[in-house]
Amino acid sequence: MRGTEYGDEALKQVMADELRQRLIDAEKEGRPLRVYCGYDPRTADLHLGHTITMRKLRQFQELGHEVVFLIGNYTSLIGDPSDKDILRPQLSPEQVQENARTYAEQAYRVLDREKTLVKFNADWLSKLNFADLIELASNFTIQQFLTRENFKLRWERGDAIYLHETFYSIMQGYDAYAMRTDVQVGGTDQLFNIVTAARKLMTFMGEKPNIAIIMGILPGTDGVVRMSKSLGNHIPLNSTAEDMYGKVMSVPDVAMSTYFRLVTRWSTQEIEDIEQSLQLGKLHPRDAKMKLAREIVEIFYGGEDAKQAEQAFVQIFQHGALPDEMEEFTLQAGQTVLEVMLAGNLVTSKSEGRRLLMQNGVRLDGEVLTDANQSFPHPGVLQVGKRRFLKVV
RNA sequence: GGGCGGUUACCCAAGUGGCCAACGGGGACUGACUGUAAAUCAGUUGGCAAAAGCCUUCGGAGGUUCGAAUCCUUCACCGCCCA
Repeated sequence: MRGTEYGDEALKQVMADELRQRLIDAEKEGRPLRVYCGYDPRTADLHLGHTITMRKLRQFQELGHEVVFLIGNYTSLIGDPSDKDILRPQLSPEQVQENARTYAEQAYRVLDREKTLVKFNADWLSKLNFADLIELASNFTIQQFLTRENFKLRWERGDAIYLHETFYSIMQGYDAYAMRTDVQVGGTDQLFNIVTAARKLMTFMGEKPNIAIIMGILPGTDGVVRMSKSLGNHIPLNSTAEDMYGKVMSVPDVAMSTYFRLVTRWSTQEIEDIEQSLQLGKLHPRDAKMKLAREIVEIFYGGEDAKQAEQAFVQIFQHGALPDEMEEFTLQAGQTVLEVMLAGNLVTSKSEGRRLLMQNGVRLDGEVLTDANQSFPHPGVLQVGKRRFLKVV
């Protein structure tokens, strides 16, 4: 139950108890638990926040249970209203297929490819007819939806709540029923969908309700708001080991322990040890974070790359040295400083370049440059800000 | 179907004929301080230009005016209320 977040101790207890009982029952029946989490194929590039549920699925895999990676290609016709307040445009089937493919590919950095069952919920949802929907929907009241925080807020603000958005929960519940799952994993934003919708619907359909494993939300690099690409505080998976390492290091200390719990492979005991050392002052917060960064990078890039990323980080940021690898730029005769910055993609416009020069944000071999129009002094390493480098030859 | 209101830069949001490239906040970026942490302080945040200045931008299109984000027409999208 590590890293779970029910917002209600009683609920957590009930779920823990149910899970224990279900394990016993499954054991008797000689079968593994069927565990699933659904993913929206709308996004193609994943970030660290997306991997929390995968990490949990992976734990189940390692304990020998059956894991279903569900692609919500049918539910994505609606778009989960759980954390959005605007409708999203519909995707073509081709886009969905492509996204699903890249999604799963990235997910296999956490999940065991061999032991993962990939399913698409259009397989069963597209076969339901109106009569089915009426029957399913009759289990729910408008009031239930209106007490959900996100709908409630929109209601109070006078924003639109579309009727079909309520179908999302019903569809998700039907997924759980269609697959006869024992356990469903999701973020806290899925609490309603999993606990209220799915469990109720499964019971109605004569199945045992699935057990909800509700995971906490990972804050982004700002340490406060949930990680999201559109907020610009995400740590993408498809990046480089160095970039990932650096981004983890830039996460504020206060968010560290959440990261420990949600996105590392460490045991609860290991985490407690680290936190205790931190508290006693035996471990410098920076070193704890370096350990964290290394662990996270290792998960996605392997031990060797993680080690190198760490070394690069120490070199560049702790010793102020230069990165081993830099883009190279061949100086043309007569180019000014500003022209080189633009041509070398260090800035997106001349105005931006001028501003940086004015702010003392540009260095050549450690020496601050301020004159935009001077011809480029000499080959060397051009640095803009803290992390943009260009080797000018 | 009827009445009313909205659409502004990355986001929120002010601006209701010239002083508007557009207040303020958030975010982002740069510098100082650091542990590429937080907090704090200072600055920047459409493009071109050394600068004066010029150009493009306020949902789309057209118009009125010396001059429009601001007025008019029309189209699109959205919200509220009544039915």
